Amino acid sequence: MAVRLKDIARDLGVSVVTVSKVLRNHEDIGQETRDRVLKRIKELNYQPNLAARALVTGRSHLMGLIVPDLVHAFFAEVAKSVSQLLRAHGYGLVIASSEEDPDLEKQEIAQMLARRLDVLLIASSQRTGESFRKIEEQQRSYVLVDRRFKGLAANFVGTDDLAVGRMATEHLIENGCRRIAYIGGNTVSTALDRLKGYRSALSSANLRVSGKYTICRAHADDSGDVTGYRAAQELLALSPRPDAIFCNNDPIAMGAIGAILEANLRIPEDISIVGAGNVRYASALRVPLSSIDQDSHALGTRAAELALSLVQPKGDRQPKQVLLQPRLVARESSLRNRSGSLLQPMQR
Amino acid sequence: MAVRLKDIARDLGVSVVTVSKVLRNHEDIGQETRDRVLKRIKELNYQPNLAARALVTGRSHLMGLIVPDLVHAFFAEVAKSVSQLLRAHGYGLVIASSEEDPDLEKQEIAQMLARRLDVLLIASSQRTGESFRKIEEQQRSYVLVDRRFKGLAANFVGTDDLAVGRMATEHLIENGCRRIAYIGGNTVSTALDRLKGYRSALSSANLRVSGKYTICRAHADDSGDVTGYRAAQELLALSPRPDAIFCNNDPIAMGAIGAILEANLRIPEDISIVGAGNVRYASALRVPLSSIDQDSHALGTRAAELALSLVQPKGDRQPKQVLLQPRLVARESSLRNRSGSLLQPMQR
DNA sequence: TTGAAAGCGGTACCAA
DNA sequence: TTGGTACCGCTTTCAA
Repeated sequence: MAVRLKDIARDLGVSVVTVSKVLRNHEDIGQETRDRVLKRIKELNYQPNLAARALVTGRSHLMGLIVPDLVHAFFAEVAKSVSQLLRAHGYGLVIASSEEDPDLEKQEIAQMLARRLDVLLIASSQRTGESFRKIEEQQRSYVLVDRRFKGLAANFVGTDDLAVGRMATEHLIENGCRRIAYIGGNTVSTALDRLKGYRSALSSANLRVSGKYTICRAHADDSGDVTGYRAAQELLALSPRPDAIFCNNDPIAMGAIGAILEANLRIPEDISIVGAGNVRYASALRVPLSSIDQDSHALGTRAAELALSLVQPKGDRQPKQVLLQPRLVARESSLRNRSGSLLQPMQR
Repeated sequence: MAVRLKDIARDLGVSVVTVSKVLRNHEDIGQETRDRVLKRIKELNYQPNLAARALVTGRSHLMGLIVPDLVHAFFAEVAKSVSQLLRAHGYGLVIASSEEDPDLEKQEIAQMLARRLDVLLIASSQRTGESFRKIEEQQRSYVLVDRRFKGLAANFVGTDDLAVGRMATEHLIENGCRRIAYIGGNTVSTALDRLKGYRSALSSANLRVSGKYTICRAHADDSGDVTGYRAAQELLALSPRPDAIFCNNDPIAMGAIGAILEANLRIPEDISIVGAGNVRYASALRVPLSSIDQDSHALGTRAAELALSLVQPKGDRQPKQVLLQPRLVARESSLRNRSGSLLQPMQR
């Protein structure tokens, strides 16, 4: 059926070893033999069976990526850039979505380990880093992406989330907001750190940090728009009403915007909004959304680079942490007292 | 390092064959032996090496999915539901994004074939079905998703795109539009069929089909928002100006909306818009977007089911076509003479 | 420079 | 009910 090394060897009257060596550019093959083999490989459109190669070499040339939600544009962007860089280095990528469910994520990790994927890249929804110690016990390598765990010294590529929270909050303060609320999660490191940054910015500006204004929801990423919608409704019922909301991510911000407009309030005049992630369509939303950009492309690229370094035998085994700096992209949802409604219309 | 069948067999004083059979629930193993083996498997947390199994059985239990753009929410949704169903059946999914580039797509197909993925699911960006005949020559199975090819009788799961075009156009006509333009592509079947549906609806309503109002761009999906933005600008310069635009997909519609608002025109009063795909955030856009829903979830599920049927030995080899019916979701961007601005605020 | 033999970790077949 | 043997397609080692 499919062409094998054996077939080529037989055709040419050489051994399979010779063909195998030509295939992998070994030095010790004569030019003439090499040419004959290459010619035949072309003719038959031979493609090595990577499963067989994986079995003997112990490396599948396949990596795994688990994200909480593939439809969330931020993770889709990360997945895309990881995939691109890996492919450029001859690696394929198995992608799975955990739906923000820790148990499902564990199952997927187990599957990927069984498949002998060379490295796992995981934006984890677990509460603790326990599962990852198990991976380590099996001597398998992995990279945490975007989210990490306290006390787990693992390879990690993510954003400086303290800075994210601080940056968003400071921006809102600079634009005249004083009663700034937060909507986010309370389980994953990104949400916790952003919350911390938010609080620290408030304190620095001598603004009161009020528990009433802090809404933490477990599923802050999955269907974030619904979460944001409901949470914003709660905030609107408060007195005094907040005059700004920092949302843990853009889907939450979208939901919040929906709730606010539905209550016939204006954005940003009555309530300003800042999200995070700066998804592709943030500028096209009902109210163009200010967001803290996390450079999803760089995040994916750096994560893939780190993963590739782990399969290099020379590399040292010290876990490496990469922290990217976020960047504010201000749009209409947070810019008070400015000109028109079409600031930066096509900016991403 | 990792536990192997051999290790368990040695520990228990049985043969590897016995252990292997227990693992796969063969009938012909004594209850006592079976229990001992299962116990040991648990103890050692044994996980079969799927690469080895793949080599001997010839099935990798891995499928491949190639989409034009993973960040396009429509394809992300399809990918998610494909992945979910396959995982439930013990299959992993390798995902690649072709960036709407036919050559890149060919490379990815070659890679996946070399990896011996059991079935390939492809939303193809090719101009012709040529590459797929090659896959067939290699006796490998594949499923076309969303897009198909004239004259290629292949397994296919997609939308009735003629109906998409007709439905969108008829809706615009019913809402009082008379000079309806189209922005889309001219290479893939979805765009061509929707264009055909658009024309047929115009003709049925005795409206003139004008070439001026038809803008076809090669990259109608990849960065569709930029495409839509530019194309809409061209349309706005025409005289008489169109009073509606049917956009081949939602990203294009988003770009078009940007251009229209920038020109200080109103939607839907001056120009109505309908997109297609009904992406998750369509209702949260600057102008809540009317869209033809393609039920991406069902699309992915049906495609995965079809793919699974191909690895069942019993199944007949007749290529099967599944055509899903689209559904109009009308929102503010096309509803003239109606009440407020907040119709169906959170609808998806 | 070339190739014979062994083996990666499983499964299939058939005999015991 | 159990297991010996061959083999999947490739790489590694080492001798010729």
